[in-house]
Amino acid sequence: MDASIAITNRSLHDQVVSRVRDLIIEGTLEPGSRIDEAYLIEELGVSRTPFREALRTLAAEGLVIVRPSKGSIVRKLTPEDVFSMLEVLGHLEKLAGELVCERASDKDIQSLVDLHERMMDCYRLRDRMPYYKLNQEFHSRLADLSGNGTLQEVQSNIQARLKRIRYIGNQKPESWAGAVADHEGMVAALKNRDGRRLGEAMSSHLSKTWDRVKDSI
Amino acid sequence: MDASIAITNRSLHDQVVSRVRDLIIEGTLEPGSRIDEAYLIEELGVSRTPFREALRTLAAEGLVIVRPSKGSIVRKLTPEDVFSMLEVLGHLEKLAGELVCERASDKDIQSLVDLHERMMDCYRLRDRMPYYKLNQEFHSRLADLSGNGTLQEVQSNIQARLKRIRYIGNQKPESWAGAVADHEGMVAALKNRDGRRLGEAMSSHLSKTWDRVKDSI
DNA sequence: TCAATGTATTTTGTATACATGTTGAAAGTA
DNA sequence: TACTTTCAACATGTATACAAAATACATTGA
Repeated sequence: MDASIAITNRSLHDQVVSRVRDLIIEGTLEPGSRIDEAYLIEELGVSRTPFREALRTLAAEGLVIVRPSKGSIVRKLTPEDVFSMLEVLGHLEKLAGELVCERASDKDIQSLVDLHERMMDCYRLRDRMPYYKLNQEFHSRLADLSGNGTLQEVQSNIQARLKRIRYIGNQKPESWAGAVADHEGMVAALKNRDGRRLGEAMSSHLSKTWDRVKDSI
Repeated sequence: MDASIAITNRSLHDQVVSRVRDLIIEGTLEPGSRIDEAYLIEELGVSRTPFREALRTLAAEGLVIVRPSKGSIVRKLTPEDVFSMLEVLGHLEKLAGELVCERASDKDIQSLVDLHERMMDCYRLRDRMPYYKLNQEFHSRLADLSGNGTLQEVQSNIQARLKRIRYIGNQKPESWAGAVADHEGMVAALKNRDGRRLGEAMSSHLSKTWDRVKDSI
């Protein structure tokens, strides 16, 4: 009984980081464009110090590029960048799938299945945004439940970088249907704790994601 | 013909980042200890602004933990941290090995073999430090030659975090001999471009590294 | 003596001022 | 006209000043 009353005194740094990260992901700050420091600090109502520290954090996360004396820009992903991220993500989530089947509790696995059911509800209603969010959460939780902190951290970083592109790239109905089919396979393997099969399903899901996404970069 | 005479006008930020990173890796700044801002900026001869920005970068890299209003500390790795890093690294380098066998040029593969030969020279002379450095370079270059930029980036980050521990943990002669044997196997597979075998060799090398290292955490 | 509370000191967070570098437009030259 | 060169406006990098929070310390009362 502590978190409920706790006062959230997040530092300006943290607030700026997550705010700017969102601006990048939702596309308000366009890939490749310069980040207008003066404008944004005015807009956010903070001074340059926490803002610039936030930029350093975002640069280390790979969302922003700081060019010394020439200002910062929103990192623009090349097709090669995206392919390499999906390739790595595929292998990491494959590993995550195997580990979850070995290590996770029945309750945890059930929570993944529940998430999946909710995704399917959204799919039936063609409710894109909540589906998308649940999907992100599914993949994140799978990484969390692997019990491997580093895996979780790297997965979450790469997923954040890809967020925008994956959202854009899943607009065609047949792409969506394909992704849903992949997930059905994943959950079936998960229910049987079939690590090998889940791993393969994750891996192939990610490589199909490349096909679904590559034209919209 | 530019790099040779080019004046290294690296920003203070970059210089501070790499300087402090080295201090952490070589152990001058001890894991778990507080980072004395006032002392270090005095020592480095910079002001707080670039120093604090550098801390944010290092925090995002996972070497430092910034506790709001309570100062920063050098991240201390738990055995779980190290295990999870080696587990991920094992899978990533397995992938790197497979990709190198598919994608790298003969010349690039030869450069890896050459590195290996130089390592063996150092081993015969029991010259620990240069061996260690060549070893790091071998693994880094393998990741580079995979042609996957994300893989390379993540590998280098995890390798940096583990540097200190791996250096300490390889002091027993039998550990060293074991690592050398692993490398012999890796290079043999590499010469034949046997991706599967190289992948397995990388993977098992990393899991043996855990055995060699776990007692010194 | 010990705990509790208030106060001083130190450390950290944020804002602002100053220094340096970059960019681009105007003026000059071929 | 095309091409430099110069210079001013502006953006970025760094230092310092001020504010707020945390910690250490001392004082008081049981």
